[in-house]
Amino acid sequence: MVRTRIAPSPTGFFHIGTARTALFNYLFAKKNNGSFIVRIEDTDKERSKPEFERDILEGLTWLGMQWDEGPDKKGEYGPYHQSERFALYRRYLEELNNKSLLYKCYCTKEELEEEREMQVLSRQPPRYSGKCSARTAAEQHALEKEGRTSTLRFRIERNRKLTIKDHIRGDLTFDTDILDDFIIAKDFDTPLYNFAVVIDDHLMKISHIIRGEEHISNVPKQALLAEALDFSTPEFAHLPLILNPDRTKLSKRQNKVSLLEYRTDGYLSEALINFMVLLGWNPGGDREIFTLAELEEIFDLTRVNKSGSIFDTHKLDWFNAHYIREMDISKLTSLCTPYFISAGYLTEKEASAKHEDAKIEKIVDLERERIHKISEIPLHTSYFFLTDVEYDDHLLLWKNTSPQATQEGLRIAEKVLLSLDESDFTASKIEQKLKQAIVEGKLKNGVVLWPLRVSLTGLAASPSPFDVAAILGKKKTLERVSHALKRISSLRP
RNA sequence: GGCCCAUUCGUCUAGUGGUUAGGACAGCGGCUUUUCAAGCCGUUAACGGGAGUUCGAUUCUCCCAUGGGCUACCA
Repeated sequence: MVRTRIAPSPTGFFHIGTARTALFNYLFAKKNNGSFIVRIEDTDKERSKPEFERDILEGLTWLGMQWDEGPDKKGEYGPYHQSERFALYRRYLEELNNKSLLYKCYCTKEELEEEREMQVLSRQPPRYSGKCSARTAAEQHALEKEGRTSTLRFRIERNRKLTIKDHIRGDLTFDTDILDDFIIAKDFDTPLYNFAVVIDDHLMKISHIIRGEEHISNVPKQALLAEALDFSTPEFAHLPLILNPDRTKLSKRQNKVSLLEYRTDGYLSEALINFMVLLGWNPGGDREIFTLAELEEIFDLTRVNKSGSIFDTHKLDWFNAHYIREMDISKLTSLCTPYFISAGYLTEKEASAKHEDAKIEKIVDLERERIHKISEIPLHTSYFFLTDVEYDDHLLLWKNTSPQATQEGLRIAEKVLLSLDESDFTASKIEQKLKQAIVEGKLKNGVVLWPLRVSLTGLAASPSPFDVAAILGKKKTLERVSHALKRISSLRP
């Protein structure tokens, strides 16, 4: 039975890197008919915050990664907050203690820091000296009387070579001599990451630990701990890192790093999923577009590569634009509406009115192919539908066309538009009639169509005048045309 | 400093002991066109370096270089 987990610590917003790790865990579980578990690693009481946990869960939900067990979903192996599992950890801490694999260390942070500095200075590997490893009870008592507090260190077996299989990297080998007796708990009731994670992965029967490469150095520590407790070692797969453009680990200094920030920015979860899965993995062929459901069928760990990949938003934008064009129009419209509202082009009330809704849908459908993010929808591209237009009079002139010729062209457009019934005021009908008139008048398209388009949109770049006119409706279209006509006549030849 | 990891176009990547080293994004050019976008077509661009193995290495081995991760009473 495959069981994978994502084990974020709620000490910050849901990070893109965590999301990618979650995705690989999720896909691997789904592909193998296994379970995907969310465990909140909140042993650090100082830094863990409930709002971060909410952010993480919301991010996972937004991406569509439904978890089988987790903090809000009862499962056989709960609770799923480490903070609720302290009694469990205590039991194993005591077991280690009984086996004499644990000892109290009375060194202060300052002392340890000093020791480390000395070692680095003398080019030694920085390791704990083991000073407290053989304290007698009397010594301990004396130190405590001094007012010193202690931490719990795990006794490492020296001079051993460990080989751990990694699904992505092959065999990883470690020499226990480079390890020191690391601190696994502040006291019997306050476990630390490297200890708690081993207990939980065992108790929750996690079969595959898929996580970032930054954890490779934790592998020997955790393997030794598991061995000491007679746990079987799970399978490992260490994912390559996601990088900044300068090839350092993805950080908020250089990138937006909070997942949900991408949502507010106008990215679609489909695009993020598709983009992220291709960072360090590929299915082998030339195909690049995949839905989550498809990935659940084809994902495999053996095709994950070993080197880090840069988070390049150009490609993300391309995926996003692709999914914007593909998306169901009513779904897309509902995603776009809040942006119209916050840009001030719509009130909440208007947005929920039936006829407005139909209009917004048409606008969205027209503009979708020229935006990369849904947040761009009201910006510069479509305000002319919802507000009056403003433009420089000279913009009405196409290439070298004179004001007179432009005026004539626009009058033809006006005449055609006027002749159309309200019911015939559709994009295709308008196009057909206008082009017919252009041919009959032996004119160039641009002489008529350019000024028409500018009069309706006020922009040098916009959708076609046929589409715009149809959405604007006959009345408003003609208003704008006659307004433009007036402005042309004020132009000097 | 120590330990570990990585290295194919600018970016994401495919790939093989003999290939015109393939695709995608970005870039550039063109077609289409009233403009923008989309679409289509084309194009620039890569095997980090040095030894070795071999008839032949981008591919296998070693060394070097470069880059990165870790080196907490964080996770």
